[in-house]
Amino acid sequence: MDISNAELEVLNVLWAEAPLPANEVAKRVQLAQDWHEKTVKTLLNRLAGKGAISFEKDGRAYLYSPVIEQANYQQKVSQNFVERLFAGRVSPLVAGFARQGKLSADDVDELKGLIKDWERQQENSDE
Amino acid sequence: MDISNAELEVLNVLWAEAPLPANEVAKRVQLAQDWHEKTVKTLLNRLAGKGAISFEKDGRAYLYSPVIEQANYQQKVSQNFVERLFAGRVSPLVAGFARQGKLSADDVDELKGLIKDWERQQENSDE
DNA sequence: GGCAATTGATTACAAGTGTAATCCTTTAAG
DNA sequence: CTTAAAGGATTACACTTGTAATCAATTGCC
Repeated sequence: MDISNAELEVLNVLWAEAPLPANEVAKRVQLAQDWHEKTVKTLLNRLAGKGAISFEKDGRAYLYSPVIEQANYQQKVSQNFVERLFAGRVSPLVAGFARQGKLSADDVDELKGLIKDWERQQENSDE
Repeated sequence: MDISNAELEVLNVLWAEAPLPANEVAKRVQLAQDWHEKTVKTLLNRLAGKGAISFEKDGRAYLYSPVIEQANYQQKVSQNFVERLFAGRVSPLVAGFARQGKLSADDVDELKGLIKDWERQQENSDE
């Protein structure tokens, strides 16, 4: 059930756009990674074997699509990650980003919004 | 240079307390993982081989200590993680935690503090 | 219609990982 | 002393991963 780093690179492409034939996936992957087309096909195969993506015939070729949802997957994996590295608390992770100047204005806006929502929710469960 | 999941479990123990002899490390690891002592020793060995921890003789046994710093390691790995899963932006990760109700009051406080600092810093670079 | 190019399927192969077991040496107990 | 326990070193072994190459079937081109 685990998706490896290399596989994730391929899955990211399909989350951005699907369905796609193998050669198109390869092209998009190759914008970021210097991988042989054969390598990309192997990864597509492994992802299919893991049930992470599916394919339908389109003439001779296949069209690939993600099966698992991006938000779901991100959710599960990042919770696991934060568990293992930060004992489950997300704010120290964010603190690291802040310290390194890796917070954009957009990030900060979004965080403010999240906090506002969170506080509203607290109030409500109070009453 | 990569530290595997199992190895990290061991390293986490040493980050919490060091130096420790192998059997103490094993005991602490075993609070969370049902691993044989031999397994823990293998992992200590591999970590030492990778230069992530060091040991000094204490009589017949060794005392293990971390070499790499926790904050540093967390930093590097989480940046990489966020890069791969969230295209480098940390706020969507936090949003996931919020949606799942995984934000504690402490987390929110800390986030507020981080934002305040960030904004102060923006002002300053403005003037 | 035969040959090259394309595409999926199968095979490859070393390094890393999880999970120990075995071996060898030292030491503590009886 | 002898023997067992304890500890580190070495070995094990199947599975995953990165990174393709080869094989086999199909098809478009000359």
